[in-house]
Amino acid sequence: MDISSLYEQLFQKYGDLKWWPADTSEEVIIGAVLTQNTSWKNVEISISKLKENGSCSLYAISKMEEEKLKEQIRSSGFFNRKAQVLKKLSDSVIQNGGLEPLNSWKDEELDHFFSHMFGIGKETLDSILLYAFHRRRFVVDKYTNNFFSRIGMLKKNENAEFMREKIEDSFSVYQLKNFHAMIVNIGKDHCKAKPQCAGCFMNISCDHAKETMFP
DNA sequence: CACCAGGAATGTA
DNA sequence: TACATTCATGGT
Repeated sequence: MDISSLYEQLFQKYGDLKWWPADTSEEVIIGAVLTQNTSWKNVEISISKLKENGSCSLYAISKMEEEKLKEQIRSSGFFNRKAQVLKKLSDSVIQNGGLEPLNSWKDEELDHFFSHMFGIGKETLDSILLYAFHRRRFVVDKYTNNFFSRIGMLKKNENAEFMREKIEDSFSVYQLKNFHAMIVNIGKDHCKAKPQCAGCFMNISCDHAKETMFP
């Protein structure tokens, strides 16, 4: 059992989940900010309102009054902060000529650009680089840590960050996208009710996985 | 009624 | 470095 086998077992069950659920890269970025510590259901309400008003774009947000933006993203919670974050982010991107020019930037340049932005932390950065810019990024968030804890590869309060490099070297961009999508799916479907069930679900030995997945 | 959700900034020690 | 607090809505 190695990390590729793990992915294959998950893929056999879940298949292509087509993440991130968004029409455009700009929508990915907006959603990534809005979903910070917030259920995706609440984000969907906000995205719908933005779309209704034709304001689900970085350009529209940069031109919009902040109070108006707060109103539209209210359902996602933390709207004072998130409106400010989205305004600053949109302004910065628009100043660089929009999202298009950024596609030719190097990974490190995108990383530097977004990670120094107010309100963009590690998890949000991972999602933006992987799902909006299609870069080789493994998303390490709470679901990721919960998942690897449950299959016995992480001790309590230990972070999955240490396996980032190996995973990013082992998978394609598409696989990294779907890997995280499947991890989130498992988290939503099983983990809360039955903490031990991820290993059972994948039909693997948790102890065996711990010893052999990342030698 | 309490608790949590696809976090991050800020303050304290 | 390691925690605690704050931000805020909507679902269960």
